[in-house]
Amino acid sequence: MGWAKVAETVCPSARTLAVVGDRWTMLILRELFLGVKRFEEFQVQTGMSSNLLSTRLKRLEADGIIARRLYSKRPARHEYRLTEKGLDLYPLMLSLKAWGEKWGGLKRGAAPALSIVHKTCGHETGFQLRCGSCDAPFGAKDAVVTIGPAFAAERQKRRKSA
Amino acid sequence: MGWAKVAETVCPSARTLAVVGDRWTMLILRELFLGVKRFEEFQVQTGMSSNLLSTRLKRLEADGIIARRLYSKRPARHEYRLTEKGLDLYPLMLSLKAWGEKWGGLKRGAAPALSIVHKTCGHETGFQLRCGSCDAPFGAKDAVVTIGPAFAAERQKRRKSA
DNA sequence: TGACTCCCTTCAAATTTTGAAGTCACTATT
DNA sequence: AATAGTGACTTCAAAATTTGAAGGGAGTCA
Repeated sequence: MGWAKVAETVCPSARTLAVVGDRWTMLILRELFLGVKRFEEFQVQTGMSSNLLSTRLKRLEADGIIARRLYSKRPARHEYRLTEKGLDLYPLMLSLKAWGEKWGGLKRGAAPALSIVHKTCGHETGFQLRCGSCDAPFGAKDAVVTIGPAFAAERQKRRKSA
Repeated sequence: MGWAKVAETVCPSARTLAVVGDRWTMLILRELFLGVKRFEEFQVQTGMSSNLLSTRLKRLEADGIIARRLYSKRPARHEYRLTEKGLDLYPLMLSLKAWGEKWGGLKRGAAPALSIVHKTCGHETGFQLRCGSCDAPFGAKDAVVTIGPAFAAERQKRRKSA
């Protein structure tokens, strides 16, 4: 069975992907971060079919990323909002945005589709990746990745049983 | 046609998703960032079928995210490596990792699957999101999103034609 | 010569997605 | 009181994609 298997890894990135790594789910998340809360609006803005939206929302809820909240009793109407777990996907969303702005082939100099203003300082903010230790901005080339023992064992096993 | 349509938006996040937002592609990217360069190894470590891997690699190459390089002339053998455009997906990968570590349901206190050491300072580094303007760390709740005119128009149109 | 490796391709079967249509429980309008 | 409308779905067949197994070709190694 496709993705259940992938979720069993110790690799945290793969585990994240197993939960939110599908395009529709990510588009729903974008909408959530834009403040959309209702079924109809998700459907219109993502262009996905309603049955898929329905199952995706259920999955997100089951995974604790969104919560349904009754906003009207009669008729019963729900809205969907991000939980804390969901809100923590913010850096992921910002990095999608940042890459898309740089490499997505949009017209240079066009007004940005989205602007993000930092409440505290009042300025438009971008996204900066900093070393948690020395504070310097860094990129892929400035770091070395090491695979830990558990993950290494898992990889070795895959290699053997192939 | 599914995703071609999504790629036409002015939303940079959706454009990113249209290029790399599928689970297999993301898993391939993980492998690339781990230093894997060969077809076989991608296949073994991701568990995907070879025909899919083949088409995904072609797509990534066509999109300029990876480049093939001949590493042996006879027999002709290629390796795949990230281009600059591909390397720029690093923050995205790190945010997948960070979220997975926090919310992926891995055992607390277990040795991390991956460790990332900053070459310059020699310390293990995490991931910090900082305001590009005032330098303070921030999260979803510390910022306000505003939809720009082009994107707003696009959204309005979708609402109408639904 | 025969076994093996790497990098794929082909193809049918299984699964998922799309797209359209329908449902249900109400509210608002005429 | 009948008609239309809204929000949130569900159902279902047709289309597209993915899986899984098998095969192939170009060369190396024993």
